[in-house]
Amino acid sequence: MFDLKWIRESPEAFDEGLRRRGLGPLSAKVIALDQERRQAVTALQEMQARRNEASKAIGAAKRKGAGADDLMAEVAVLKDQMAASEERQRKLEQDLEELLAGLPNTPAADVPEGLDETANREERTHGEKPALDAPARQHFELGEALGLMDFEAAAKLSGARFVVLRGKLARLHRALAQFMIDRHTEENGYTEVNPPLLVRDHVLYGTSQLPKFADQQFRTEEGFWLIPTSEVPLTNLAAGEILDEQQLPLRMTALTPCFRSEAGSAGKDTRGMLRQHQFEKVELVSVAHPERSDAELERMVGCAEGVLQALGLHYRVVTLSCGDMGFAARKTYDIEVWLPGQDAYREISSCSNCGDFQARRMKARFRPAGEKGTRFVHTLNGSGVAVGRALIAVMENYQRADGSIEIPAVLRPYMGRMKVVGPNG
RNA sequence: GGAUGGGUGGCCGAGCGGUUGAAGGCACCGGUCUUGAAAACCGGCAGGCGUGAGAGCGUCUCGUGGGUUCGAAUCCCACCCCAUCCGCCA
Repeated sequence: MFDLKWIRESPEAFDEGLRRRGLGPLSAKVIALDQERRQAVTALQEMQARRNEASKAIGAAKRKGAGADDLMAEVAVLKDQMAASEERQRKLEQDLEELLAGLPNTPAADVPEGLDETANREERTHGEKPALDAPARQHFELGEALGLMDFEAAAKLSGARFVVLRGKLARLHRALAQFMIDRHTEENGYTEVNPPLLVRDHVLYGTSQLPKFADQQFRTEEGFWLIPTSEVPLTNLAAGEILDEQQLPLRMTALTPCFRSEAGSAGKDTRGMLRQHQFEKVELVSVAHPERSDAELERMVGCAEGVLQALGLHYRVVTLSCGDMGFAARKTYDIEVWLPGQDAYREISSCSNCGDFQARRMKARFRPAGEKGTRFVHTLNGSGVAVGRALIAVMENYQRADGSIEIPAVLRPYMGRMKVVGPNG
């Protein structure tokens, strides 16, 4: 959501932001609507002022026992006019709200120009592709051969885009999740949160999945939404709050299932468990001071990278181009892990600074020390990291010629007595 | 699912038709006092919108929307949400 004052004051910046997102200019339309709205507001307020004045006079007259028929007649006329004026104001405000709620955040200055992933900028790589002693196989080939990854069973239960993990592979998946959340709480200073997975409309609106992306979400008959990521409940913990400046930054992490309808991605990544209706993710969320959110984003990516480094996985960090970023983001780093079986880098984490875009929607503010009033916080979210995809990465990078999977050293404390993930686990 | 009670400022909490944007307390900020701190005392302290160069002025907001009234936080209706008890249940 945008600040109308800002659009009024710098329409060129607003239109430039839209242009970089691949959208046409809208400042003229917004400003015209806003101007009309302000006229309506002013007109209404003048009538209200006159009504209040007259009401006081009527009260005074009645206390004295005098009549006030003239004034009462005037108020009666004003009331009719006010009703029309209120209606007009409401309509204009609603139009404006609808227009603005459907617009994506404007990109930060250093975000690469471009409308898709081909314009993304590689920032750095870490590690190297593993030297495997046999041709690399994909995770589903490995998992199915081991008898521990079962898409047919999942289809029987739930259809496409679900998976059943069994035995040691299920354990490895759980180990990865535990390892990540322990790391973020014990070393990176995030507070673990176990949030609801079902949330209400306004919560999804706050993080901006609504109104535009309703078709990407699952909804219960009772009207709850299944969270597509724990960014949604975690960020909304700040909704409606006025925090003290010294409380910032709030750093939260959660391990939760995530649910996505994947509408519109038919035919994409259909094999394996890369793209599922349900997956687990360790999320990082920061609610930060506006002047420190850029630094907070760097720190957050570092925390996500730390997970991959500890797992000994090769990856690269890219800055998403203007058009490739999510709706609410002003800047996004993706971490793409190397998948030998796919012979490609694939997204395993996405870390975004949303600036005050979400904060405005959910009215998350703080009180700056020594200043009057309140300011909107900045919100950031990042995967730290996607558990299912981390499992894929470990499987493909740690596969051995016999089809078994070596367990990365940092995960061994989480794996009981298991040394490898082998057949009939 | 059944039955009650309730939603007021950053927080707690009074108000139950007119001068109440809202007592009181806490928190916070400034000051006095103190070697320093605490305590005590004095003062300040809601947010949004509009308007103005500015001091300011106006207006809206007591869950949301509608109604009654010259006038509503206060009365009426609808909806949303929360709490408690009972039932069911991991």
